[in-house]
Amino acid sequence: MPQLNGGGGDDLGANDEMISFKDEGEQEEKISENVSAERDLDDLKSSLVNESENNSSSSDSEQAERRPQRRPDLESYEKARDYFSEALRRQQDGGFFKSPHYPGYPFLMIPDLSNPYLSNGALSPSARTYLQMKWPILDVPGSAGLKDSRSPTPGHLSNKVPVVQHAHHVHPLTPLITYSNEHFSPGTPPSHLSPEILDPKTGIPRTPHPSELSPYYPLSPGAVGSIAHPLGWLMPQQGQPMYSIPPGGFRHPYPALAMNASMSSLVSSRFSPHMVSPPPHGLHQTGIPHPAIVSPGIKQEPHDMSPSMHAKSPVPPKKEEDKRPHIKKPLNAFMLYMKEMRAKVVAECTLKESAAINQILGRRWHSLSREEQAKYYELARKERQLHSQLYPGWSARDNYGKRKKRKRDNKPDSKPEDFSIRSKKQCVQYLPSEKMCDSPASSHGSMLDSPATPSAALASPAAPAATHSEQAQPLSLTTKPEGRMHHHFSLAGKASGSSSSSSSSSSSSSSSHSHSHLSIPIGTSGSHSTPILSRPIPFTSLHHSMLSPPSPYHQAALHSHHALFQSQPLSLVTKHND
DNA sequence: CGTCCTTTGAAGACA
DNA sequence: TGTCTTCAAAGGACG
Repeated sequence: MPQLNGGGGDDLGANDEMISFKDEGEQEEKISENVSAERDLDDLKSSLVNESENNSSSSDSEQAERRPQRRPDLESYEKARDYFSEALRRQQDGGFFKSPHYPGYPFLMIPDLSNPYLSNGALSPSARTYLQMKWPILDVPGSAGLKDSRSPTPGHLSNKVPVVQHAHHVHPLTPLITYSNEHFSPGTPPSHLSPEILDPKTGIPRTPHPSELSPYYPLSPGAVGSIAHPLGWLMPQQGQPMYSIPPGGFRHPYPALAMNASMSSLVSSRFSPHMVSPPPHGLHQTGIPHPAIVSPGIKQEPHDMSPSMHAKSPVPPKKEEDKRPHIKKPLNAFMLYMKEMRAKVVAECTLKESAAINQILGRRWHSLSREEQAKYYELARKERQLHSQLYPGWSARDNYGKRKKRKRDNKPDSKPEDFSIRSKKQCVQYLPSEKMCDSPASSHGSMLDSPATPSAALASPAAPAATHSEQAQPLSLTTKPEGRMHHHFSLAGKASGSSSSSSSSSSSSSSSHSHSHLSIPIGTSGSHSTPILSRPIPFTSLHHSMLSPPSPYHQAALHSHHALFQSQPLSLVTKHND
């Protein structure tokens, strides 16, 4: 089922997964997001509970009940989200978006995806034009010139698309949408979002004719900058800052959910008030508010703001007069995912703490299929490109030091004993027993799989596999050595493991952790899966890989990760196996 | 009020 | 080149 809308149920097409994971079987369908989420939550909660006090076994039941709502705004978010989801579903059923060639980007087809950076209606004509030009790309993802080297044949992609095991109502790509229009800028035609391309002049949706568009495809620079905008096809009709949000603004992450004209009409009445928000602050040179820009006045980042830090970026997006706004880093794949899914998770559980939520999200991330992750990687890549185009001179370094130093001083000097030092609580705190769940990965997983994860560690939530062993190791509780342990698995290279997060690392270092990995040398399904398979893989992951070998596309996106895998020493295998 | 927590990933800084 | 650190989001918790 190539298309997202999936054939199976309107539930989002997670069917593919269903196929993949027999364990879950059809239940999966029913299970749907809630269940998976609950599962996660259960784990989390129970763990939390247990940890702090074993008081309740009731956690399960507790979570079962959906929290009514936490905050008004949140509520609205949720509603909006649901609403949109519903609309999307309907529309999908209706066949609004008939099968994009590349299943991976079903929603991307929707023009209205807002662009995180360029927002709103302020979109200049040229920008729109640009948008149009880019669309074709979506139509022919495979070939089009995506540098990703994704498979040329859409078909093949479509076949494999496995995807979604945990049913999310929201497509993973929605994060983009997120950026979108939280508010319409005044004067901007409600162009929203229709799958069709809007005529730049008329603003009327029209279906682009390939022939007319293709010529533009390679798009020469100039339209937006010197380089074709990578996200051109994502250009929002109305934008909204993804990064900077007006303090009082409507922050719903999903407001913009991909919608087409019909959808917009549906919701417009409902949300328009919210969507109309004060003009964005950080305007790009072009006058377009950029989400990544945080104007000093707004205070989006409580921490930074010191004038000195403000972007020394050689090429301040804004005029100097504006004081250099703080330009945020582009979001990475996981961040995009988080952004999208957070609300969902939050809505499904009573947990409020972001740390806990993030843990869940982290696990879910690992449980995503490669394709799904690939989408996010791709999105992130585009974001980076876009960001670089918008802020040519910007560098991550500009933001360094803006946030006070975070934890971690764990300098190397700290000995094992030290790690306990950490002022705060241990990692376990949040995810003590996270074991069961879905992703084996999360904790140490990150070390092993993480970067590579995309390919490997995607365990299905349901999958029985790897679970038991690793669980919470008692020690892990105490420790969480901030980190280090990299060495052991440094193979990951700079890969994710690096980050101080290391929580996982600690456990792994002990090696005790054991994922039940299968070190089966399979090669089965995939012609190429080998690299991945060559190393121990969580059962579920394995399953995954077998079903869906890395596609060229995926490889491109994640190729680096693969490399990592390949390089993985066998030692790992031995490690766990015992 | 500021920072921590927590996640992954990207990128800068450093050895 | 490899390792380590920061920051990105988010929002409750904590000092």
